[in-house]
Amino acid sequence: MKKILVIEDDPAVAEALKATLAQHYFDITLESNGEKGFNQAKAGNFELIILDLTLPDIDGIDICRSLRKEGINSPILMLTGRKEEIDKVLGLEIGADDYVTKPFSSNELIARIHALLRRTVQKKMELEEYTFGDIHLDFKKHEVFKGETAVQLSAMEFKLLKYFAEREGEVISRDQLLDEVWGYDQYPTTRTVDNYILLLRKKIENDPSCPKHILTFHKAGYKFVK
Amino acid sequence: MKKILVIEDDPAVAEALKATLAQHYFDITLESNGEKGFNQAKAGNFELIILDLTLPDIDGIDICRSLRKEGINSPILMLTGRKEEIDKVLGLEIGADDYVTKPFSSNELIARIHALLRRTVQKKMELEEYTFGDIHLDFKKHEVFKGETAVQLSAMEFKLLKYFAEREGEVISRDQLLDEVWGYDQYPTTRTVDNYILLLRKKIENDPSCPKHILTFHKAGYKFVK
DNA sequence: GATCATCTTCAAACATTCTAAAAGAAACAA
DNA sequence: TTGTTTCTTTTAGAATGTTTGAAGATGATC
Repeated sequence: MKKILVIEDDPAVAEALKATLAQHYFDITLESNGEKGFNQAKAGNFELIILDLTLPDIDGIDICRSLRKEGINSPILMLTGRKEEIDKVLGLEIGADDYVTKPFSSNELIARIHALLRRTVQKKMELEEYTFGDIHLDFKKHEVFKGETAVQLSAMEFKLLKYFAEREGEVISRDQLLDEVWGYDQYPTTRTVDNYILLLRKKIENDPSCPKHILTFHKAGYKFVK
Repeated sequence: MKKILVIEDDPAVAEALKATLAQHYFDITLESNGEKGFNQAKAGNFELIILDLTLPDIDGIDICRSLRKEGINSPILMLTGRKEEIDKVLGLEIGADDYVTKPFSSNELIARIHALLRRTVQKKMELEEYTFGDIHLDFKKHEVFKGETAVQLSAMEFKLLKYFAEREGEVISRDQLLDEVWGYDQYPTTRTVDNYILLLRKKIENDPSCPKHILTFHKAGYKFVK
């Protein structure tokens, strides 16, 4: 269970956050003021910190900055009250990783939390290159080679292939692909996924009708193997 | 078939919703007032609740809050009449997961429903690997090995074996298997379970006619042992 | 030995996935 | 703006794979 620290002074919002997060199986610690929150963040080993921008004692921005100075690099999600405040959070070098503007739906919040957790997990092993069979991927240059010849992939195709490459051997469901490759605010159908698989196979497999790398698992999803 | 509860007083909207949802193979229950709706939501085990903000008797917001207090954590999609109302719905304090503003296209509605369902499915933590006898299961990779050789299991076989593995030593009745592995609203003949037991035994037992792992308990069910 | 429960087999019914083609969006240039 | 191109999504029929339920055989229990 992932540990999340919530620093929020408004009791109503705090309770709602707690309920929503608990519902999604997170382990939540709640602090109602900046000082306590800051100390908790330093002491406890949290995988994510949710930080209100406006707190009674210390400014959320200052807490954020200080935490980074202390070497705490857990992802920080900022809660901002007004849209005008976003600029402060973004533009400046505060060290926050993402923000949500109140009011927000819990769907959005949860999606962003998952996205942040995902991002920071794979930060360590962010690939630059990847080779399998006679295919070579260069993630930085956005280039794909099959043997000596360059293969043109659209942005989506590339993203999808990268996602697979990072999860070699795992069976990945269409729903998971829609959520994580397309994103929580995009709503294509699962058939769309099939079609991209088709495109990738045509471009990458020697015999697209008998794929060796992108395998179908009936009723489960797809698996990428080297 | 996913069970959805719709709480909506306007008959025209309600019927339209029912038609749209039915078209997309959802199992719909309709309630036209807040009280009935609330009770249904508590009693029935719905995978999603669509809730109109403005109802004749109780406010949709109150219903939403009360449901969360009761520990009902099915995702809730709010229907709001005016854009100004959105702020009330969001802010999270209420516990709604997403909202749609009337009038809405059926495409958008369906898309949001799917997104909500998608996200709330993959919540529970699950076993990743399991070994017994000369069998090794990898749930992430959907792989089964008997000694050195890979065994092919269909999605259903896999699900069933996983269910057994998670309940090692327990005698599990056919009814329980039908309920939990096959799902609440599917009622295949009890022979179906037998069939799957048979398939699994063939694939994982050394001598399928004299099983060592999946044992029959006459008139009671089956027990899985390591 | 009679009765009921489970095992086994198999083909029809059903569901999912594949594929190609067309419609819809978005990006770009004239 | 308008037209052109490229990318993305939807649609629908064909192909493929899985699940189901019937029916007879086998085994367990009283």
